[in-house]
Amino acid sequence: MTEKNSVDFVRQIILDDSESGKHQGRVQTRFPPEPNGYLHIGHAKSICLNFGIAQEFGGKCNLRFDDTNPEKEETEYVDSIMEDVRWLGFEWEGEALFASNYFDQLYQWAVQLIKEGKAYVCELPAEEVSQFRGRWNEPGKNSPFRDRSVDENLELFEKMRSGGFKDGEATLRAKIDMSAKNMYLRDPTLYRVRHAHHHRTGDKWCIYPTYDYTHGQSDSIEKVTHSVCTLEFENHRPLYDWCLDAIGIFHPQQIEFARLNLTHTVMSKRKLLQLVESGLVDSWDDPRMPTISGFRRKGYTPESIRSFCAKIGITKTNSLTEIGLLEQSIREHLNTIAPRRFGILNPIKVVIENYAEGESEERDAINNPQDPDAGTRKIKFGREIYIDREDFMEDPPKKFFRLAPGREVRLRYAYFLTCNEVIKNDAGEVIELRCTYDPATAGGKSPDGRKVKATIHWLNADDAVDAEVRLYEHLLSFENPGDMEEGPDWLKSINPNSRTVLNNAKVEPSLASASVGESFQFERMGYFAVDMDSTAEKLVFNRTVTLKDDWAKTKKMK
RNA sequence: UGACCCAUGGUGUAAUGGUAACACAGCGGAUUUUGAUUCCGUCAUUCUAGGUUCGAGUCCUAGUGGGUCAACCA
Repeated sequence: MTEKNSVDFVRQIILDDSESGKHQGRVQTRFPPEPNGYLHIGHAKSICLNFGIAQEFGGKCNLRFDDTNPEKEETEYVDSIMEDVRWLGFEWEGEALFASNYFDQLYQWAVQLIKEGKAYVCELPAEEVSQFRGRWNEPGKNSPFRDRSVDENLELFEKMRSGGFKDGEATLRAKIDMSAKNMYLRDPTLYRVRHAHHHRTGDKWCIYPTYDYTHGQSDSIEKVTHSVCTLEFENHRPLYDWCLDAIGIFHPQQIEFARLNLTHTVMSKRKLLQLVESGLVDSWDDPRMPTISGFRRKGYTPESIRSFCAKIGITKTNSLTEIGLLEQSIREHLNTIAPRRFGILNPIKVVIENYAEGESEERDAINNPQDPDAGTRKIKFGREIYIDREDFMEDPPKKFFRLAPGREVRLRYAYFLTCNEVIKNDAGEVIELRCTYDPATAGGKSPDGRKVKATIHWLNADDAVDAEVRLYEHLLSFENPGDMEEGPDWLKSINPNSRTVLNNAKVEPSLASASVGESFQFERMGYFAVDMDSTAEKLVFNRTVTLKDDWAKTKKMK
């Protein structure tokens, strides 16, 4: 690996600030999720950035839940988010923080703004607020409540706080400029009335601050130096700055970067929620989901996700990253650490006619060619074995090198095998192959220098263990998620083959004791991880990712 | 229709006014008891037009294309 001496633009800003002595060289960031859903791979990008910066600059990074909307937020999400951040390999300093911790302070600052004539209570209904806001090319109109006296505002704000208004009857608004080019500066809402139970503060409040009024002040309270967020908040920055300056407190710098988009993947939390609620996926951690917990369950490692995040970089350019880059990242990691095993996804029985009935032997197999320390294991070999249906063709095309009638292949670590006869059922399906082996080729070596074009994996029939194997494909049929239909019909874009369950798979006996989450390479088939549905009676594997497969490519071209 | 932001191979990024590079993908080959891994080779890039400069991917202006914004969501 070559040392990369360039840094992304966010780190460049921080580097410049450090060198110029801004904040006395102190660096502090935060990761601010709203607890209204599970974290996804896009959040991983932000987590790696924020926590990564803190590590690199000897600063700290807070985990702060942006929990200002009680109707959507739940403790379940808080718990899953903390678990996912830790699983990714990051730890925040001290307790996890909540914007709701600052509700009292935020309220006091709101009172201060009222006293200074910078905020007022508006009783316009939401619809009219919107109309009064104007359009992009035409200025808005002042609210009729804009010029209330400080005392009246104070009184009404207290009435909001104490439950004197119903939901939607009043808001506290900043008094800025109804003709500002930036819509967020046209007297934005600071507080709204919501008689709702909050997951942390319970029923203490019936007014809740908005994101724009909360985020910057929370950053300020925590003494965050660099508040990194995604591009869609770019237009909010003038308001972020206005609030801090109007109140007159420590002023962090907001910096925006482009969020992650992946091919064949939906990333919006709203859509992911719909997938869960519609039952199109089983849960937030369904291995088809682009959530951190989904990838974890599918067999991704934290290292692979961090390495992916390092590769995609940080910019302000809207981009669409190929999901293949993520898949390659997990292959790279698993290749170095995953023990090799034999697994047969779709078995065909093979009877080796010249192998003595009732006899068996053990063959040595290498556990991981990338890691000599991983050693070897024994695999039982006998007269009846299974091979994968994909490794046999009765009428093979030109470039198919595997087993076919009259053809010889190598059984990996065992013997050369020749197919003599194909047995079919009434439906014409191949159900068994009658073969012979060459005893002189023990270990798969031919003393006469004879070559075979393919080596296939196999499993001894009488002690192979049954398993369920779940194969996954892209969740979304569309490559570009932007191309799919708007509205509820977008659910039709879900790939109907996103999951295939194989009930008849066979694996090595040693796998019976594998524990949930363990990863293996089933040789020639891909990487597989033990699913949490696995029991002593029934092993369940998720395919994490296929191996790169040139044969699959040429097959497709044909 | 206004404001703000963005624009480098197919994709993602680097080049900090001085030889346009890296990764992934693709293609070809070598090695291989995994059609994997590894290795080698190869294809292909500065949106357009002006300007500043000895010199522009980089700075300026305009255009074009894309994104965001008219929630009491974040």
